[in-house]
Amino acid sequence: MEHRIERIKKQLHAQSYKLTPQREATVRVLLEREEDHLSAEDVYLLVKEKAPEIGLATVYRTLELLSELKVVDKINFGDGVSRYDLRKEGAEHFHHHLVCIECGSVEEIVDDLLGDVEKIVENDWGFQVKDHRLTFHGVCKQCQETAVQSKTS
Amino acid sequence: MEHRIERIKKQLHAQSYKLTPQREATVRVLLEREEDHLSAEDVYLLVKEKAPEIGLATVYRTLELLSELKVVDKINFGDGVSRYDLRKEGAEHFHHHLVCIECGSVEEIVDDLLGDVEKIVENDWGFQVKDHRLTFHGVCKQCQETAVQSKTS
DNA sequence: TTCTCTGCAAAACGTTTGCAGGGCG
DNA sequence: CGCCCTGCAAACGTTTTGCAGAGAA
Repeated sequence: MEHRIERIKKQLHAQSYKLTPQREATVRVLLEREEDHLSAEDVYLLVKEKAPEIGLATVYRTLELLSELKVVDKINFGDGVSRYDLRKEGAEHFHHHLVCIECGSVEEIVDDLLGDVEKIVENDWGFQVKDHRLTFHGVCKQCQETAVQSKTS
Repeated sequence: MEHRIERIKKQLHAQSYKLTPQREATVRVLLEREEDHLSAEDVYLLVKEKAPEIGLATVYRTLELLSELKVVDKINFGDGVSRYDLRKEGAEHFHHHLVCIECGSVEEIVDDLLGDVEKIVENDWGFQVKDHRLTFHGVCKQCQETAVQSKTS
């Protein structure tokens, strides 16, 4: 945890940005809730618990900054809010998401499933891939089981 | 073109919706600019050229309706606007996008590249896939060539 | 000092909604 | 009549911005 903060601090310094207390508090929230795909508002409320004087605009500016530095990925599941996802440490590939249309849960896939697909895109379309976004919408394991149970009961 | 309008008309009727003049004008714009990934505002301005009395809200309501009927796909490239993409006639699989980070152009991939990946997700995660969104961000062929030219000149 | 960063409030943006009226069965 | 649909304007929720001040180098 601490060394990840250190690492981000260095990334900021490398571009002459500072890790201010507000920025650090924001980063800590993202680290603590790494699995949660928080919206800016979510982050704001959590940061406010530790540092009540922080402003929403600062959170937005921090998330924007972290996004530019590729410390976080800004993702969008189509519900009108941007969500912010810490990049896995040292991960070269981006992670994908399984969004359940029943319960709204979001699962992460860390495996890189797109190696072959990227090669096809580069070879057949001459498109140089820098980043990708892949989201599956469907029914998660739990909801499938729940559906079966309610049928048999 | 006309038979595609007919088809959509039938889809609407099947759910007891009407193809009003405003809806038809909207659909025509989508058909004419099929390659263009228009935002609601874009559609509105284009429809207004033919039917100046139309309101923006009607365009939104129509796009929403067409989206529910799966006539169009609502997509989001992360720039804060929803875009609307006519579904290819008879296409069972959804299409993917190549977004150029240099010039902003959007290319479509109609091939279904994700068959194998979906199987992995279903088998390994027990997740029942209903839909997917795949977007690559990178540099398109033209921009790569332009970059090479400006280096050699 | 100079420069970055912050908090607040206001503004901007895309989108949705309430409502009164229109059109058609 | 009843019902669906429309246009307008207002409202909404998210995100951005202007600005004056705080704080560090």
